[in-house]
Amino acid sequence: MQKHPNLRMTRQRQVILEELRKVNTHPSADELYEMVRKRLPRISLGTVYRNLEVLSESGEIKKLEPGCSLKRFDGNPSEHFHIRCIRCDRIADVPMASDLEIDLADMTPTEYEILGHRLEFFGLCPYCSNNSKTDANRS
Amino acid sequence: MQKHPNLRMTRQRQVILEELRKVNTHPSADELYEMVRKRLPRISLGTVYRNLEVLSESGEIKKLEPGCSLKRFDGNPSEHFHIRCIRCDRIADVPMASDLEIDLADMTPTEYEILGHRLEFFGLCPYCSNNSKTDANRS
DNA sequence: AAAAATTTTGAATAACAGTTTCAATTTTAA
DNA sequence: TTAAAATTGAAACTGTTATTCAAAATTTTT
Repeated sequence: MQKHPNLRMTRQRQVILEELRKVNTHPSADELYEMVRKRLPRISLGTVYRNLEVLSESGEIKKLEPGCSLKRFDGNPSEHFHIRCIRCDRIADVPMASDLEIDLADMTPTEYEILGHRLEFFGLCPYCSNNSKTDANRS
Repeated sequence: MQKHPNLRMTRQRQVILEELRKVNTHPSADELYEMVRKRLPRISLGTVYRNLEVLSESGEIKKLEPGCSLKRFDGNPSEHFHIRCIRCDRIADVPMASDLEIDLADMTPTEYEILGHRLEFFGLCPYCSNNSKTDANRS
């Protein structure tokens, strides 16, 4: 069942994975570091970065690279889209009709060998959307 | 004709814009800095960054924020897609049938207020595609 | 056109996310 | 149980981008 049998599961790696899977908030490495620290106070930020890299390479988790802002991580590696709030950078899953896969790649005349695409939605999260109605002047 | 009438066009800003419009290689700030330096040897990198920001905010140019790697800039601000080489990070325009706009945003049930989407293709540029056939072992 | 107010510049420095190094420790294999 | 390999914590380091500030340039007001 394990895709990458040579992936050692150290305590640190295990806790990072567990904590990430607990939430659906797509935390950044730093946020995850704070979460993990409650269980492993002596863990270092470098270890978190390293393991997030390893875990996403092995397909256990997904590394999100949203336009502009810092990387975030998703414990759910199955194919789905995301939407990012342009105000607060929060990221949410977009529950999308599964048969709605885009098949644009076929019809794009380019010299490149197309391997895939990335589609990211952006907009306003409920919180920022509400606030923007009253909060006209933002910095 | 000018979208933002209070945008001053200083010599530096003008040259940055001209050099960017000369090419279709989507240079990074640093690459553009080198290009501009040939005409304005005393310009500073900070000025380049500042002006790329100003120009993209005013809509004169487009700031590309490809997954992961560093920002790049496009002198053509009109709507079109890009493809990025996963090997060398080169970015090219994707000439796409204009009527092929995706209208996924309608059908995504989310609490977010969707304002737009970003679609980026990735693959191998012709150069890297050729090389990968012989060059099996890469670092 | 001169003076005052505003913006932009160059140069240097800071901020920041992310990576790398390395000796010490832990885990796996022999 | 010993040897080999991978991982860790701590710290230093990278590279990109942002910021600071006095000086210079530009615009506006007189």
